[in-house]
Amino acid sequence: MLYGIKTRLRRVDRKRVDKITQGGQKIPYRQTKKPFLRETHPQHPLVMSHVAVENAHGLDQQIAALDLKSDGHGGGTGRRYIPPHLRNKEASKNESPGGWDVGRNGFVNGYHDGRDNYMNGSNTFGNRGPMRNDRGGRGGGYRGRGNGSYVIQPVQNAGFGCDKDGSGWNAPKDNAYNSFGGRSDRNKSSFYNDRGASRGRYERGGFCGGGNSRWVDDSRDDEDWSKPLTPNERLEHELFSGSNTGINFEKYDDIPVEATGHNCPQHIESFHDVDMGEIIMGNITLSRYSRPTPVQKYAIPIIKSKRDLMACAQTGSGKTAAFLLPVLSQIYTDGPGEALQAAKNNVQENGRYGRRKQYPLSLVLAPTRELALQIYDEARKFAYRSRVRPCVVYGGADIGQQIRDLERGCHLLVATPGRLVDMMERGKIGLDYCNYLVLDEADRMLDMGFEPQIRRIVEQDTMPPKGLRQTMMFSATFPKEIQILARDFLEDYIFLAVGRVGSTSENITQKVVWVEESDKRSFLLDLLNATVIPGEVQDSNGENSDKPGKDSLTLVFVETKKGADALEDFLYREGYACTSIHGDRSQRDREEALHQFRSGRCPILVATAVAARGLDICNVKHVINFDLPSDIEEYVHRIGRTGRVGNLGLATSFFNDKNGNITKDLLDILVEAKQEVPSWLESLAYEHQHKGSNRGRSKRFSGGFGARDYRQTNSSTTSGGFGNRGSRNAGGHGGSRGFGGAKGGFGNFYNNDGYGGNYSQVDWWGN
DNA sequence: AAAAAAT
Repeated sequence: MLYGIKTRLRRVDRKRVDKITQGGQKIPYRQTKKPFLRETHPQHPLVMSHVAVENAHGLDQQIAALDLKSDGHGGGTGRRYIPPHLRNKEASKNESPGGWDVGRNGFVNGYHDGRDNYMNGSNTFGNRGPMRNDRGGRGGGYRGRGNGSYVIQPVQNAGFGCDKDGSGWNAPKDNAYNSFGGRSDRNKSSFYNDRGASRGRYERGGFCGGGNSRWVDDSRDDEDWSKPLTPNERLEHELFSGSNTGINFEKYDDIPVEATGHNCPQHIESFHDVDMGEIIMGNITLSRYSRPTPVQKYAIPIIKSKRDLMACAQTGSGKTAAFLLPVLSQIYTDGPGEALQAAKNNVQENGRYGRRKQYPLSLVLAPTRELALQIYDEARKFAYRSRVRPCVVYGGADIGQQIRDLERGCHLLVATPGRLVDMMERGKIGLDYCNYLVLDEADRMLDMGFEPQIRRIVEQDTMPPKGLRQTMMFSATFPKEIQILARDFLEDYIFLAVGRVGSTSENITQKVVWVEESDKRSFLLDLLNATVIPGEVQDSNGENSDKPGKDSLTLVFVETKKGADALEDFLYREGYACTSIHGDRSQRDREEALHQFRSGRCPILVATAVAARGLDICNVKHVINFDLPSDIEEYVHRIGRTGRVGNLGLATSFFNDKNGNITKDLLDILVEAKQEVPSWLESLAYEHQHKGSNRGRSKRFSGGFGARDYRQTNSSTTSGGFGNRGSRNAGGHGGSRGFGGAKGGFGNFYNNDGYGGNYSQVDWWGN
């Protein structure tokens, strides 16, 4: 009852916010009554002039000091880092799930037999063992052919919706893009109208492959997928007119990257250094990507040369394009291969309206729905003018609509694990021909308990085994669980460590302030108002702005969903244009909120952990930890929402009694990133560290300590350069601050706890 | 203790 009223109230509020902001009218900001911030925290960057700009050179210095001993190439001859999992290759081989490579066929076929109800008896492509020994290549044509139980015939217009123009790929120029063939032209007009509108994505629920050529039934198998299709101006505008971040990548040329593994391909310096084909190059140009980011320089040639990849890099480093570009390029080069036949066969067996199952050539798994959407949006860009049709499936949205979208054709699928499993069990997706598998934010997916679903998708279904498919894993950290997953999913892979870009490096100014719970709201208002100190925030015209706008977004993190609602209400009542995102809001509301925030209509977003990782929102100038998280990894990810590639950012965290559990880790982070450390924090950390003897008597932290007490078994410091590895977090995940001090650029990858204790005696760099 | 994700 109460809840209902509250919800309704919030909905009304939001409407009013929309009204206020959409009219472009001035937002009534609360005036500060007392100069709380200025008086209590004269050192806060918002109070001092020239926000964070002094820091601009710090990063360069840090990078310059890295001394990677790199000869410029991944396989450098200098001191080489050998990741633990690569040192014990024999062991890992023995432990991999029993004889995949030999046992696979029988297993798969057996599996098929048992599931004919939704495999539709089409168990004829089951015998896939030897057929992809040059995985990613054309694989010697259509191996299912001649294999028995189906006969290939040209199938005309068999349910692919090309009623008017059966020829499909060769549709007349003016028809090639503005519809998916004749029928959709007639029936889907409202669909397209929605897409064109600024809020279209929320109404369409994120579907539709962006007008890429549809999966048309075509009797000729030798269509050349590498040739671009006819341009479509409207679609082009829709895809590419969006926010170009104007990121200055040049500044990041020196971000350290370390590649290890057998025969590591040389990295590139320009997109032109590797042949990705006409379509990709055209779309790179349209996307206004001038130069590859560090992770792209290394990942693109590695993926292009068909190697498996384990990359430790954060979102915001250009990671998404780093795998999308080479994967799509490879698909364009190789064409659909057997999958085309499989789909045709499927159609044939199920009749004209039975396009039940799609066989994507490539699968990207992501932890959150928003991230999946974000990757999908990128994929649409790079699939422009190609025959590849990207799709996205995730929970919280109408599954029927997603199924219908899949049935229009799906070559590249972006998915959250739960919904994908659902789709597979409904027989809508077959991974039999999925030659490219990408796990994005793998650490996060494991944190969220997706491992069973992931293994279900990768190991217990019909996906080609490792070695045949190409697998790429991306993760911000490299804890034990990820190492095991890499061992199980990857074959002879290249390990890529990309220096931190936007997390704890010096382009983010981190401030920790002591704020009691009761003062938090008041303090927050002061912070928000401080953002509009004349001369500090400029709008896009270079003029001083009197309100945060789209160039100056503020992201406020709270710990609970309830807290997010409450704080949003409060801010609204104080006259701020704000919105919120958390897991209890509907998917539609979440996307809407994100859009309002991104566009600057609501320049303040109150969020829970759902928004902490992966989301790439440019122009987040300020991250405020209204509630600090209890896990330091979470902290790192949160503040990483600001200071995205090439930009400077500010992170302010409210600290009080309740945050005792993060004291030491927070201190380490601040020191590592060469941030100013409040003296009280140092004292607290010291106190915490020596708390072992008087555990339980420390009243001061009675609310915060306890569960994490095991952490403080570690007393190492960062002074050695490899600080904190090993002994900390015995048994837990997170807190993986390896590579502390001296190697500043490589934080955050390793959590050595309990994984082959022998490693701890070995220098991380193999010495 | 909380959050995320399939219904």
